[in-house]
Amino acid sequence: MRRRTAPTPPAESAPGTRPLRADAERNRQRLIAAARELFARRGLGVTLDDIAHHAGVGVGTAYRRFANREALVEAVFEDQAQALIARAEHALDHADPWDGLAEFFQASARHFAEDRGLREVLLHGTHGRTRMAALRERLTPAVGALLVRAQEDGRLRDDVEATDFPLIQLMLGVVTEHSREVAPELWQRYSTLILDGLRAERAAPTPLPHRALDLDEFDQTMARHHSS
Amino acid sequence: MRRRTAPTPPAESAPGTRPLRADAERNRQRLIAAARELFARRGLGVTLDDIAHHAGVGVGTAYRRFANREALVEAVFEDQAQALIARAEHALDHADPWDGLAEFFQASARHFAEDRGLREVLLHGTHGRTRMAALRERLTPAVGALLVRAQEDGRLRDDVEATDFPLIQLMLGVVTEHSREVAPELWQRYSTLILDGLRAERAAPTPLPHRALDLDEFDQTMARHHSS
DNA sequence: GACCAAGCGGAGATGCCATCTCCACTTCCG
DNA sequence: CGGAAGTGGAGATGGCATCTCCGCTTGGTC
Repeated sequence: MRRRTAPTPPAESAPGTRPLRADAERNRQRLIAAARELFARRGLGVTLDDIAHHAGVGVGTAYRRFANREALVEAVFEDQAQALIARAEHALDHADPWDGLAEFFQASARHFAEDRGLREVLLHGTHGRTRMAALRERLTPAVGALLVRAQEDGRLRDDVEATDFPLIQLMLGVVTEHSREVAPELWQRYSTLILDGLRAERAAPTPLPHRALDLDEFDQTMARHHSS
Repeated sequence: MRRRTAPTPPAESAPGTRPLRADAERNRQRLIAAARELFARRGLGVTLDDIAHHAGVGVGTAYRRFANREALVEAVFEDQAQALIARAEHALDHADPWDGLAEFFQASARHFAEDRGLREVLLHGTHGRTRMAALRERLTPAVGALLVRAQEDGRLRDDVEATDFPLIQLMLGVVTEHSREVAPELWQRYSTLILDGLRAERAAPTPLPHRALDLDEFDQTMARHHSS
């Protein structure tokens, strides 16, 4: 809905509600921007207090504007989710069915790697009974069509299905989660490996685009994190 | 160290400390058993209070016997980790290098799927500066040898390394984590897929041992969970 | 330029939950 | 049977996120 660069600050609210005062609307935008950044970096678990301070407004303002975290999540991710769906639909137009699938696969993985919040919204699904759920449900059939097309072309193994896709992305997400500081692009290594597993057949392995962690990096990776 | 079925209840403690009174030792065993069960089912995050009640003893007893969760974790998992290491070392003796690797790969995945605590101890590594870290460090070279052997035999792709193994297991772990109640063996599907990615070459795909989730199951899977 | 509704900030109330202590009581064992 | 060892569990402690409240500021309107 909202275009990132929309030149129209006001309007947009539900009919019947009067528009926000200019300064309030400005703060609202700041909150969304701050939330976008913190969600991307630290996941949906960040506190509204954090977001408020990062936006340079008081906590009260945050709670006045967004009843709960849900509302803020929707305001932040509606765009990004739509974009991903669009991307899946465009991939169907790719000349080569396998390449269309593979590119979308990698592009999704990149989105999810770069935005922890997006990953949590679409793949962890906790934040459930919202508009986000509806978006997730639009993604699955688009992916399904991509898979079928590549299977009919004979290059994707026959036994994968639409629900496999998000679960595989979920698996890649955990690599990103752990290796974030040490090798933020490590996911590429495993996504290529998995794509090789998805091919109907192949002679040589596809070269992996990222080297393996060495033992030090591995230790650092394993030593991080507890929760999420 | 401790044999599960050891007929000798006492002894074993550090030299210089007198052995525990019989009832105390009994409670200690109960605590370890309860911890083993709860760690396996709900992960290392369970509270000592929970464990104590589950063991049928008071919380005070738990804290008197184990200074912190670490100590309890070690008492519970030393065995299991040793067993996994032994398994890796035995896999080197398998007649077929690839089969030795693949069997160990699947066996590990199964261990990790069936015991969330083990998974967290060996793959999440948070619980860091303990004897567990040392065990993790014994596992890596054993796995490395398995990989090299399969590569020399020409059936494992050349570009995988020892550190890839635990990261892949970590990825499988997240599937188990999410699908636990819906399809606890779903990891088999993805572990087979990944093994197909690890092969140096192949004609047809290996049949996947577990069907994909249907849309309902998928929704349930995604709807669970938040933390840990 | 003055008025007041709208908005602001942020200290602190509230609630939650895990860790760990303490001591009056019970049990073991020599 | 006596004293040392062990027990249990209520509650103290501390951390942490959510959300409220109200005295103060600001925007915009006449």
